[in-house]
Amino acid sequence: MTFGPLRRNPLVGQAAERLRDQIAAGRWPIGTKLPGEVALGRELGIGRSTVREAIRALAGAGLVESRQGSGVFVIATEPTEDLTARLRRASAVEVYEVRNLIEVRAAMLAAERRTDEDLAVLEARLLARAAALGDDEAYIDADIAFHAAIVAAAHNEVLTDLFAVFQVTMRPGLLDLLAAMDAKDLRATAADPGADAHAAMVAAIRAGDAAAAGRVTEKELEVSLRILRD
Amino acid sequence: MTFGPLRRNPLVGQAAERLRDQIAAGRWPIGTKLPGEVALGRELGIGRSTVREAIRALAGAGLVESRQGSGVFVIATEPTEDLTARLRRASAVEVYEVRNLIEVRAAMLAAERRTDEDLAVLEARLLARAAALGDDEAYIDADIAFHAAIVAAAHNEVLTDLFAVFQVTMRPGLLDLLAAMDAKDLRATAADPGADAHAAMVAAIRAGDAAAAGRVTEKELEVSLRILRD
DNA sequence: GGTTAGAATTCATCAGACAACCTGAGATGC
DNA sequence: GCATCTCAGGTTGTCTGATGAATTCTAACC
Repeated sequence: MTFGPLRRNPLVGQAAERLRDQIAAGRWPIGTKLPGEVALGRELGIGRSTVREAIRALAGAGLVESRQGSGVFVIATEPTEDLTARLRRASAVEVYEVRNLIEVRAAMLAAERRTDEDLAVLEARLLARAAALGDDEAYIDADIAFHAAIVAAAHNEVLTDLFAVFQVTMRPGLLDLLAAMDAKDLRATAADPGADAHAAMVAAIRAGDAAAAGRVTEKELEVSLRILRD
Repeated sequence: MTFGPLRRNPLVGQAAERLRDQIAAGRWPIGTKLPGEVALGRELGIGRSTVREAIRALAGAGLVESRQGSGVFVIATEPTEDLTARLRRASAVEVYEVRNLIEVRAAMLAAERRTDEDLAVLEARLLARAAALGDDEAYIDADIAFHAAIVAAAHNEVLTDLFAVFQVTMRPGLLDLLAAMDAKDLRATAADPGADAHAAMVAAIRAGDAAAAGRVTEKELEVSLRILRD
């Protein structure tokens, strides 16, 4: 591996990327020390200040840590990938499948834990969902809000937050799914798809029947997952 | 809000933190431009190079973006919190509950999708788990590996990755849980807790019986969740 | 073998200089 | 009046050099 001088703008970004790639490729494992600023400057063909700035960028990304008098040490070999990025590089089927299994279990917990306030929110969102028919974006957002209310009724904040990440990431794909259903003539012109199933979900949660809530929710979600698979 | 000169070491870190706090507090909303380097230097009582390094750190963290000739612009008001950090600030019960519901559903999928190779891995890890008895850390790691194999047999990579984050985050807590079980004398001296249940999980997956796999897994996981709640 | 002091190494900060880029205002041409 | 061009001022990008602060290493001493 050789290093030519860096001569493209901006140099700091290029140097940071070069170093990041080297770290990710294992040249400097976690715990090891980068060459000193002066040596790196020689190696990369850039000034010491530029090296320092590049190292600051890596430090800001959590990859290295500077210790005055000692050196710059690698503390991570790659930036932690956040869940949103992970979901974005996954197949839609996989994402949808995980989202669904989360909601099925959440619906069961919701049946056990729902409050009167949860029920009021669910009913309101069921109505809002029906009212949004005809406007795809509004409909998707109303649907998202409805399902979020189901998961929120499980009263587990980790679950709620996790589900929210899935929902936000999936939103563009949901619009595509709606288009796919149109293309397959799976939506009657004026019918709210899954309206009965959604009402049944709310009814099971109201009744505190976890098994029914899980069953109804699973059945409803399987419909859209099947379309996605085709 | 006033700014005294910064005179503590290291200045770059302090300046970056000061700016980060200001951004998070809404002084510069997304899309807006920070004051110029020279102005910031005056404001913070530090040199321009130090300002630049602080800004590089913020850029590395994804909060700002530099445009030569224009200025430095805020592109995010707070670092995205990764899932690990989110789990770390949640209650153990909530985390455990979500982890469990993921695994229950994963076990059901595993029963439908397991390959011969999956089964071989499961058997091997079941044995390794039993063999690790007597060494708490080794036992926990063997247990983690066993459950990871269950989820892996569902053949959904998002699920596998998601579950892995939960496992890694929960590992310290699992050691505590083991200690709690000891304190409550819930572990017979030589018995492998849950050995029968774990074997039953593998058997249900081998048999391709999703309902049984889900039931057995849920029952087993409920045991430890209950201890956590007490 | 343990301790101490000094040298060497390395990062931290500042100042200054020049280059490259962007933006906005004013002038010019059609 | 509108479109285009030019220029000045502002801003970031990069480099050099100097000094200070912190850590590590080495040699001398007890």
